[in-house]
Amino acid sequence: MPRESRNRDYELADRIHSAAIRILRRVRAEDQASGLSPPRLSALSVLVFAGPQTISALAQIELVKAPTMSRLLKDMEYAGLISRRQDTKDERKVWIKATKKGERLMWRGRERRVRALATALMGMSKEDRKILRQAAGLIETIARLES
Amino acid sequence: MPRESRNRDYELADRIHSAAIRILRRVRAEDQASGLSPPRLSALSVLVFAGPQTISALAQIELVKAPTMSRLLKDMEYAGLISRRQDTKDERKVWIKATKKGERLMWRGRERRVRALATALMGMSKEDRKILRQAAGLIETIARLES
DNA sequence: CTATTTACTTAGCTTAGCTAATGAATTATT
DNA sequence: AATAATTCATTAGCTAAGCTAAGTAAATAG
Repeated sequence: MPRESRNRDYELADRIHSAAIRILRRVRAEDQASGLSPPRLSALSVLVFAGPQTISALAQIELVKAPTMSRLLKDMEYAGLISRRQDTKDERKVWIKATKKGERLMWRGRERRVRALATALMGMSKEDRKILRQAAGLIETIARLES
Repeated sequence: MPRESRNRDYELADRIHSAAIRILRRVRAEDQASGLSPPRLSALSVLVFAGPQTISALAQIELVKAPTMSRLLKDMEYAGLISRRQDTKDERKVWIKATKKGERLMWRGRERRVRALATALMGMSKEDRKILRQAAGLIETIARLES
């Protein structure tokens, strides 16, 4: 790949990186109210949409280490958002499931969390939204790639 | 706005939110080495590209509160990345400037930090990159909107 | 049957966000 | 001119979320 294009890729990567930082800072303001931080919302969403997961599987999906997920789930269990059940065959494994309360909170938090973004989106043209939709899809792909 | 479109906006906002979470988790892995965390890199970039700033101005640009920026800068000063100078007219104000070392580290960190992303981008089509470039621009706009 | 691997947890550290409160300087009001 | 209000930066103290290293218990391999 020619040097020029490579530089443009670094610049683009940097802009995407900055955009990600800004979005999360923007959304954080909405967080205080709901008691559902971005990592919690994200984990809950996986549990709701993809069904129960073991802890290490969930950690992998969420791109964090097992101890990080373990503690997150401990707090979420205490808050009544998730429940755990040991695997009957392999007693090391623990299956995590969103509770009804967790599911409800996920839906509400989801909306509250992204309201500011959604409001901004409403002022956008159809074309711009299409671009963002496509970009989100591309990023979902990128984020999953191996190091 | 019709109910349907509103729902799609929430869904899009949610996907953008998730994408942002994933990008930062992805990039975090590269951080250990360089000693420049995302907030530090981001602040340094502003100082390099937009020139010296007062602390509160920088906090505003970075979408964090003043004490958060204050501490960040204290650490960065200790690390020799920035220097401070009081305003001669208004002695409450402190102007922050990137040092040579800070500037150098910014460039290196910038590259190291986004290398994983940039590598992923290299595998993408011209069209996909265009979409991401446009999306980054749109997000820069969104993130700056008032609450 | 022992050794290794796997799943999860605990302990302890770091960074980065926040609010509340304080000190010092400036600006506004009377 | 004196006082009140505001602004800029910091300190103190809290929380959340990331990490590594080390430990326990269960399962698997040799």
